[in-house]
Amino acid sequence: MGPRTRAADPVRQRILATVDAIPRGRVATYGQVAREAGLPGRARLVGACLRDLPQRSALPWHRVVNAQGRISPRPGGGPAEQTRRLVREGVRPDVRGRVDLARFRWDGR
DNA sequence: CGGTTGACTGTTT
DNA sequence: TAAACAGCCAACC
Repeated sequence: MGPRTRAADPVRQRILATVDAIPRGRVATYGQVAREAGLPGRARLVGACLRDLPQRSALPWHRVVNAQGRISPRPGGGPAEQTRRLVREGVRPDVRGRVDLARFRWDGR
């Protein structure tokens, strides 16, 4: 494990801990998770952390959506699985593929 | 060291 | 409402 990796770990841990705090049936945006983790403006870093997670992770990675309420597109079956998991807990994207943030956004408290 | 990438976002067309 | 744009910055190459 190199020095750079070691330095980045606490940041990663804060991000993942924040994701882990999103309750069932709610969602948070990437930017929201970043701010909540004390890293304002680093939404893309949140995405990178989630990308590195194994899909079978115990973390509720599926509760993170983009600022438009959409499931961020990426290669592979991730988006479909994310939609499945959200629907299963009562968070259903509308016909345009958007989660109603006014209703489902986690208030962070 | 410099250039590119990207699970992003707010502003402007 | 949606697309384009600009700003962002760690991670990679």
